[in-house]
Amino acid sequence: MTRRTRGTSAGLDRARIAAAAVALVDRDGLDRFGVRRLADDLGVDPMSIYHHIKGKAALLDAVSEAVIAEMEAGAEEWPDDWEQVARRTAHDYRRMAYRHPRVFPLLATRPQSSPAALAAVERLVAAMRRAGLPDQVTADAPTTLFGFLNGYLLAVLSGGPGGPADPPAIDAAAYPTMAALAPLQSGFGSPAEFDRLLGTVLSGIRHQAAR
Amino acid sequence: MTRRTRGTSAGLDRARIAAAAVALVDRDGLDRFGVRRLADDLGVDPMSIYHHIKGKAALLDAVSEAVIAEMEAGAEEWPDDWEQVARRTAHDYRRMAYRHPRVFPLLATRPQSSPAALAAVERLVAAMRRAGLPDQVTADAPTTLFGFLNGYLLAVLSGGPGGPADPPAIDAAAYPTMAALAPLQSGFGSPAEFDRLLGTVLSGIRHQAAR
DNA sequence: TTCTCAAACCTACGCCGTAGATTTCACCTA
DNA sequence: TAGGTGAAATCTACGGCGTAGGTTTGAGAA
Repeated sequence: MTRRTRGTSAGLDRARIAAAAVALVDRDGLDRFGVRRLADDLGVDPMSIYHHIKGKAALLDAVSEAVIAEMEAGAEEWPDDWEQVARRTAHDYRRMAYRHPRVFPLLATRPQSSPAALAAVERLVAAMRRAGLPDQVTADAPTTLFGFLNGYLLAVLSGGPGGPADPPAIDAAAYPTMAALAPLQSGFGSPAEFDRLLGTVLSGIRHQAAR
Repeated sequence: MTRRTRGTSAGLDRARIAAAAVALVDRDGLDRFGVRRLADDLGVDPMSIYHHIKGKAALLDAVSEAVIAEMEAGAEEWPDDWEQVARRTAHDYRRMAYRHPRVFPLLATRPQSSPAALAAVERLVAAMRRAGLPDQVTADAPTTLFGFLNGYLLAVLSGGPGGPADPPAIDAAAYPTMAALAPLQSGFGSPAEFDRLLGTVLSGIRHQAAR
């Protein structure tokens, strides 16, 4: 792609830049992400990007916002039952994380305040309140749930883009119990494991509500 | 500090370098961390560091390892009850995270395989097995617990070194339930909140075991 | 037609990580 | 004691980075 001459439009805007940035991080990872590489992908001078987005940090904000917004595209019908809302939100979040494993650390590290993120939380707490759960339990639930989701998905995705890294062999002499349990860890990163652990967290919330 | 002439010892070794690196990240943050700045702190040529540690990535590995190792310093007496083991491990982990808030993202992002980390997990699963919990629940517990701890602490510490950022005002029209619950979020990052959420996760594990 | 201004480009600066060559000195062996 | 050896540290250099500041261009308003 050849450069435009000065003054002619390159058709840049925030959305197009963000989409290209997501694609670049997906392809090369966060370490290799940079303004110059992004400009290359866009067929544009690096400094042109600065007319739409203030700097590298704002660029990364745009990336995480774009990726969160993907979650919102889907059915608009949500169940009444808060546990179903939580499960579906969690699964949507997981799918998004697997679609963009190299973007995900960005989400887990920065506080999320985009409309899509806030809408998901509002949906969950509204359903919990409708169900008559205690206010403190309801207020804590998103922090607990997304805390778990972020930490767990970070661990599962840290092995690379394809899926989780298989854990290294365990020294059976030093860590006998871990070694004995190793066969049960075989599904690390699997949907079944995710469902199991999610169920554990949700049952914790359910039982706090019942006390 | 003046440079040594070539060949004279600067007293560098892996431990001294790691300690200086931890101090540098604590002071300036991960973004500002670099080999050249670290060398400045040590009063040493940047390339001298490479004789002891292979590169920047290995340097960051050494940082996270050093910080995890801090946790191990403490009483060697551990209770039998698995929930007490889990609570104490979690609180030790939290204290470490608050001591090094700018290092913490490193721990949550990379898989941990240092002896100190493995020892903590072995302690927990051994206690659970002794208590006769089902093997699958025991095998899942560290993943669930550290998933939550990593994600939650990441969120709480992302506001900066001192403590959590107070959340921005909520648009009451768009997110009425969140706005109504906002007063209950006031303790974000507090020990009381941590205890509450930790209790939720542990009760989830307890109830999975009872099924 | 002339003016204005946003969009894009160009140049340059000071950083960064690190490969490769070089210097120096402590210690071992004869 | 003389000479050899290897580890520790330094020096030099390269390509890449983020971005500040200045310049060019052309589209549309006046």
